[in-house]
Amino acid sequence: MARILDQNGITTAALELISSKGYDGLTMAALARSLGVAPSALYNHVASKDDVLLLVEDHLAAMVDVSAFGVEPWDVAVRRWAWSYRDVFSEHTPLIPVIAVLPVANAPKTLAMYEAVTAGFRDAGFPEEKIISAIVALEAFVFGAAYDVTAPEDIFDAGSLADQVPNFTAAVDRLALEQHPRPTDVAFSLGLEALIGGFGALRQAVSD
Amino acid sequence: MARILDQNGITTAALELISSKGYDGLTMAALARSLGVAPSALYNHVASKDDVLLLVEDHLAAMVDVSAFGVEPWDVAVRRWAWSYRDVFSEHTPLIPVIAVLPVANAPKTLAMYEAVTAGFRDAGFPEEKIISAIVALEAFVFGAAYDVTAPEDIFDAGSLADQVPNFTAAVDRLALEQHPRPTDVAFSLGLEALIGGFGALRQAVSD
DNA sequence: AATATAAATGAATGGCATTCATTTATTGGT
DNA sequence: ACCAATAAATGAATGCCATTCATTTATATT
Repeated sequence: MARILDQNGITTAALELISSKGYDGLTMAALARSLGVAPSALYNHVASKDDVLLLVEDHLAAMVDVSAFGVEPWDVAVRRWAWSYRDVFSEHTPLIPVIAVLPVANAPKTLAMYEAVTAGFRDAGFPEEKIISAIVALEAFVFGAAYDVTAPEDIFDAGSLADQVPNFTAAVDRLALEQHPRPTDVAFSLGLEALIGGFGALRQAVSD
Repeated sequence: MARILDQNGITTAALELISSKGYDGLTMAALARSLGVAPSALYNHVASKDDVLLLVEDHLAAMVDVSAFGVEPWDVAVRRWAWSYRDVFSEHTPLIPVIAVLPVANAPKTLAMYEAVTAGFRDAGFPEEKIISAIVALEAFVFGAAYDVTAPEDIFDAGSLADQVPNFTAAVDRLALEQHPRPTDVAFSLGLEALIGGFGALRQAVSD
């Protein structure tokens, strides 16, 4: 039959479908329909639906901003990377369970991201035996924070139970008084700056 | 008909099913079978499968250790809470997407956990307007780290792409040399201590 | 005892990812 | 230019899933 499909086209179609219908709308049938093809045809190019999610994930990894590593100071680079990483995946939280278990060998662009970040840490005088651990910790925070972005605004409204949790309710009300544009951004900034501060102290002096 | 079911029994049966067959084995049909009941009978007591997951989540929240708050020093209490929180949910990562979007009003035990933590922060001299943000940040880290626990050991093996990512490969090899029992624990400790250090500096002096 | 209510049943529905035998188009070799 | 081999697409079928609903049955209330 005619060569209609390839992994690139599948990835693009999946991203379009996700952005128009969300992850609930991403079914193998819908994906096939958007490509003008029978669902079973997809299986000549991907092994499973998880495989499609992996393609999408790797595409997104290439959109994460690592450009500051090796250019800007270490803390600035980490900050830019982490915010960008969170922003990209906060629109794609259903991928997070997939990424977390995904061997990097199957995701070349994701691997390229790790390479850039690792090099940035090393060149900034970060002790080599701690680099991966630091990246894993930052990534854990980023993934958790990506979920937080999707939480409803009133997630902390205790409702009828409010009087049973006075300290919590008071703290929630106190935060609301601050009237920040996005509480989720305040929490992310608070945590990220603590991590950058703590990890920054591990670096050796470097001449640059 | 005979009063066989209630939410407590459903929760217990769900937990048993999860521990024996995993989350893939937790289907409404399997749950009903383990209770000696037709699947449709469940819907007299829960609105949906997500409702079952919510019951499970709230049960687990009660297992998280908050006992150190108000007893031990703040940093010790946070450390105990965070490790325990991660350990409990690392066995239940499929719940994380549910929790992240879950209004606390529907989960009384989860709310009780937040109350204990909030009181602990307040009594330790933590500025009230930052308490919720700090908890949210710690929770994000905990959830992300819970996923990391489930990752395969060789997740960072770049395979045939290794020579294209030399810095990354070197850092991965360097970490492996350390021969820690669990790399995931090293990363969690590194991140958690940075967060505790950073947040601890926000506290006001308190007489106790 | 009669009635109302709550709970369990079993059959049916629609959606889902995936498989497979079959057909069709392209490619590479002679 | 033909033929064989291969890659790709088809459509029907499978099995699993959560959920719904009319019906039946047991308990609770008056």
